[in-house]
Amino acid sequence: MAARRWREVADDLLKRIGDGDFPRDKDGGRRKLPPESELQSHYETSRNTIREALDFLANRGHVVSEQGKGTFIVFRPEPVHVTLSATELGVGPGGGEGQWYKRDAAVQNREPTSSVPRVEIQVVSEQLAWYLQVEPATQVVSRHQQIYLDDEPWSLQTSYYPLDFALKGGASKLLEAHDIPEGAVKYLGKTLGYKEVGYHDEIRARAPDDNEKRFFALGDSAADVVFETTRTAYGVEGKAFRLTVTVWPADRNRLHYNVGEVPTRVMKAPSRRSSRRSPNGDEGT
Amino acid sequence: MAARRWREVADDLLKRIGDGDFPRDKDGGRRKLPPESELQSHYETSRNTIREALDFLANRGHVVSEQGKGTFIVFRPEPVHVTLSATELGVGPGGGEGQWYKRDAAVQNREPTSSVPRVEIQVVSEQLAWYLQVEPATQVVSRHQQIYLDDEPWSLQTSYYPLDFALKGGASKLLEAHDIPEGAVKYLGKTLGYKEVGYHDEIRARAPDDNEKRFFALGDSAADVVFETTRTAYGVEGKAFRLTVTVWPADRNRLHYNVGEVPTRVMKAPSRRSSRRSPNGDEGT
DNA sequence: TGGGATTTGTTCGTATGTATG
DNA sequence: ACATACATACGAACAAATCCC
Repeated sequence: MAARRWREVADDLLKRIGDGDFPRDKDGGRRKLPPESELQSHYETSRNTIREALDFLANRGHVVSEQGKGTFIVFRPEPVHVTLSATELGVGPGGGEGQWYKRDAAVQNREPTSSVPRVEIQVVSEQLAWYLQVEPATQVVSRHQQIYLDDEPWSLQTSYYPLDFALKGGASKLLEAHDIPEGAVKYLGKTLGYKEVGYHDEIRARAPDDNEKRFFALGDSAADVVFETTRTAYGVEGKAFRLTVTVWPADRNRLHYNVGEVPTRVMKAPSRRSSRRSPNGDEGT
Repeated sequence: MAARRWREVADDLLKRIGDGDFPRDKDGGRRKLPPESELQSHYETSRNTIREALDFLANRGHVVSEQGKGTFIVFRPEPVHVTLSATELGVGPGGGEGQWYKRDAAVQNREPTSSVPRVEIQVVSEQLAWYLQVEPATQVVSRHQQIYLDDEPWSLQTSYYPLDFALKGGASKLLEAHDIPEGAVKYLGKTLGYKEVGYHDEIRARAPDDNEKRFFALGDSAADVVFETTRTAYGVEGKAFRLTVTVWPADRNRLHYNVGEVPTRVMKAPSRRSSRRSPNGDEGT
């Protein structure tokens, strides 16, 4: 034995998935694999071997099994292209020219909506303190929102402001659990005289935590990855006045930055369909 | 039965990993878990249940099992912070000030080296053609390199140039399997008169393919993720003249962008140690 | 509404293969 | 050649969620 029979089964199933075998569950439902018992007889192997093949495909993000229901083929939507450098600051010809961007992130032909902010007072972590240029034990206002794109979960966003902005500075709206209609940056400019002259972004990619899994409907597969972007906004004299952490599922998002002069067609509609091919083929051993 | 015994075992093992139980294999080697047979008697369960717990930890990227050797705790190195906006173009106070940046990516206190380029003539994919502004069937020069940081595998990089640059334009060095000492962009400026006035970056995060797994020593776990950045360089009149695809493991890299005026201390040494805490805790159901 | 059938999840037992030292 | 240790494979039983009549 021991000739990796489970891998043969998995590879064959993957081929059949690609070929479009396996019909939809009900009308319009997800595509569904035959039950394990049927696969067992089809491949003439034990149920455990079938399950190893299915586990493998599940870890790769191709299928998902649900107790009592069956094993389903995972549908991955077309990615959304998000431009993170399209703010008013953007130098170059594209800066400030039209309505096709929002403040922090620009998408095309989609409608972002957001939940009511959940406002909390927190003590900053070490990392946030460093970015915000405050003492390690300082209190900050955190404003957390769930962002939807065309009513689908799209990102989780938390902004942090020094608590003094609201208490001593007069920017009391920061403590209210409402959207700030004119935008928080503009509001801080009005009340505190802050003017954003630059920002710094840090980008991570990692596996989602349990909250993120729930909100984005992600699983444990290697394809279930999130971006975590941390943006620090700076005013004159290098004063940090806002920090925003945003989490977005990597399978349905691509991030974009434009620096200097970039053709407007690229700025406005970055990237075509992603023709899947490995860019770095090192065939040699 | 069926009370998720394997999960209890996995959670306990994870706690013990965090507590620093489990000694090193040999002196200075990796930390090693006891063999499955020992865990089996320790937890008073079957070997299969132990294996399910270990499979779970392996999928999460905490351990790796090797046939004939044992099961080892995975060591994740401190991440490297890479600044992708620190080129000569970079406006703001940090632009062009010192030696702390290289052309496309800046890192601190580390020594990047690269392999001899592997040069190929290829027909562009649909996506590359769109970015490079060439016809779908055009031939391009691809120059592929493996980049090391302090002699550790760090990134895989492939640059594409229209073949005409080398054939009709006189930039024949593009076809030679040597490094271009002065840098490809400067070389194209000298020979073809190209001047980079801007660039566009697209960022993906995904599971590594087999080549990338081999080069970076990655596995199948959900923690084994790579960034794929696609940079298109533009000259005057929006002419694209280079496209570079770079792949880097996400567990040991953080990407950074600076836009506008950013304090130099942030530009030079972005981010402190990543105090692990979820930024978006939605404790509610 | 209920209850049986379906289907995946969990756990155990056992045997053998394969890589390492 | 032998012991150790993980990998693969088969068989079996029961649990838990869902489906369907």
